Amino acid sequence: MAKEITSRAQDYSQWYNDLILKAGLADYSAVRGCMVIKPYGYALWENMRDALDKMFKDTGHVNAYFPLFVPKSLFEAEEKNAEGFAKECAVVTHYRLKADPDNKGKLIVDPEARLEEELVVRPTSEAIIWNTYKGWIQSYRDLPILVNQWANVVRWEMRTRLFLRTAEFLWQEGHTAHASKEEAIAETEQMLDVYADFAENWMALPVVKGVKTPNERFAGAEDTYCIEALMQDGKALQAGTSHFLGQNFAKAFDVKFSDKNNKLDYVWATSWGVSTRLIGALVMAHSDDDGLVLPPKIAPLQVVIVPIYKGEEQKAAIDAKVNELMKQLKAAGVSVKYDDNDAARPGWKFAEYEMKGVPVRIAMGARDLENNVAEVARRDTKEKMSLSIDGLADNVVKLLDEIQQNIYNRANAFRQENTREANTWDEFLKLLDEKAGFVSAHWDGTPETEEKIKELTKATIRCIPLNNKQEEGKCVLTGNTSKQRVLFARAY
RNA sequence: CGGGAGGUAGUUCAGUCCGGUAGAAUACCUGGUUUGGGACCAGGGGGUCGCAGGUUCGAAUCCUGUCCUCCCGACCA
Repeated sequence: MAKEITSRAQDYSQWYNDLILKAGLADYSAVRGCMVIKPYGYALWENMRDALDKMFKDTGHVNAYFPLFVPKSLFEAEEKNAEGFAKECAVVTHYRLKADPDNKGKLIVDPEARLEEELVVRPTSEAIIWNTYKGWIQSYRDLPILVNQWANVVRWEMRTRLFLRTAEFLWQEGHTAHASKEEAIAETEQMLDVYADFAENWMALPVVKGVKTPNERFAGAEDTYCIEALMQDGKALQAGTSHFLGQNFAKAFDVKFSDKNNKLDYVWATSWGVSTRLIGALVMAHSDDDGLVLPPKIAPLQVVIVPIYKGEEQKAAIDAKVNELMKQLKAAGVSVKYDDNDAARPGWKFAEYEMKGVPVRIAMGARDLENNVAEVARRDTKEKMSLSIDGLADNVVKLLDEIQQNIYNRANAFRQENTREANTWDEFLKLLDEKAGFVSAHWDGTPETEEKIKELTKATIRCIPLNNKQEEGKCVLTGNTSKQRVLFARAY
C-alpha cells in the first residue's frame, strides 16, 4: 500500500484531506456533508472524551441524555437563539413512508403522515433542556443543576470539511442552572479553564482564552468565552466555547426559583461545548508531511514494536524479548502493539505507523539482541536512538512524556512566532497577507468597524484575550481611541 | 446555494472528443525466496464504468435527470 500525501507547502487543504483519509481517521459517506469516523479516529475521540468526561465529573457535573428532536414551538422560544440557527436546521415533517404505487419496490413519503408540529433536529439542545429544567427547578435548593450530555447534533452546512465542519458531528454540551449571576459566570469561566487545561495538557495544543465580540457571540448568550488555537497554515480555529447565558433561556422557558427569602427570580444559565472538530485542530496543529503526529496522552496507540529477523530462530529470540518488554510497558500503563505480521516488511510498517502518528516505534533485530539494545524512534522529531533493553520500558515512559512536552513546546513556539502586533492599517494588511497568524491590534470596539475589517481582509476578531493588558491606542482602521488590543486572524 | 473540476478493480488513474468483447500500476489470494526505511519471482481472483432514465442493432463513451466528493465564492451561533 503505497501511501503518500500532498505536502503542506504544495496544498495545505489537500494535505489535510489526504491525511485524514490515509491515516484512517475518517471516510466520506453517502450522505452529503456527513462523515464516517473510522475506528482509529474514533479511538482518538474516545480518549479525548474520556479525559474530558473525567474533568467534568471532577468539577461536579453529571451526564444525562436529552432527545434528538426539538418541537419547533420549543425551538423558537428563545428568539435570538432560534434565529441564529434557523438557516441550518434539518426538520422532520413526516413520520411514515409507504410503497410507491407508481414505482414498484420504491418508497415515498406518506402524505397522510404529516406531523402536526414539525420537529427540529437539534443544532444544540438549550431549548429542549430548558423546557425540561422548568420541571426540575422550584427553589434554590434545586440549584445548581450541573448536567452534561455527549451527543450528536446537526447543522446543515453548505460547505463541509472532514472534522472541521460537517453536517452532523459529535460533541458534548454542558447545561447548567444557577441561583446567582456570579455563580453562573464563575461556572462559565471554570469550564473555559477546563477546556484550556485539556487542550494544553492532553492535546498539547496551546490556546488563547478570551471573550468573543458581540458579532461573534453565541446567539442567546450574554457573553461567549472561547479558546482559540493557531494552525500551521496561520489560520485560527475556535477549539471550544463556554457561554454565560444570563437569564435569557430562563425567561424564554419561564424557569423561576424561590430564593432563601422566598422571592421568585429567573434562573441563571451557562452552556459549554467542544466537538469532534478538536480532532481537526489536533491534526492541523502537530502533523507533518509524513502523516499524523499525535500527543502520547491521547494517541490510540502509544508504542509499536516491529521485529526485524531472518528465519524462525531469530524471530523466536526476538519474540521472547518483546514479550518481556510488552509486559513491562503494559504494567506501566502504556498502550503497545507488537506488529509481527510477516506479510509486511519493516520499511512498510515504519511508514505506516508514521502515517498514523504512533508516538514511539521500537525496532528490534538480531543485531540489536546481540548488543542488548533496541532501536527507538520518536515520531515527533523522527530521531532514532539505540537504547539498552535493560530499563527500556522506563525510558520509553519518560520518552512519551518528553514527546508530549516537545509537541506542546513546538506548537507554542509556532504560536508565539506567529502572533504579531500591528499599529497601522498598512502594517495590519501586510501582516495578514505575508505572515498570517494572529495579529494583535487596537479596535475601537464597534461592530461596524469589526464588520468593515472583515469585509476588507477576511480577518475576524478571534477574541479579546482574558486578563488583557489595558493600554491607550488608536483603532487600526478608524484611528478612534481604544483601550486594548484584540486578536485578529483569518479563521476556520 | 452559485461557479469550476471530478466519480471506471480495494487504491491511484488511462480509455470518453470519434459508440463496437473493460485496461495499467499498485493492493489482494496461492506457492516460494525474503526481511535494518514502502521486497522479488511464478501463478490467480476481482469492476452491472456513481445511480436512474433516454437515443442506438450496440453506450464507460452521446442526451436528460439525480447523488457524492474536491477547489473558489456566498454562508458558517
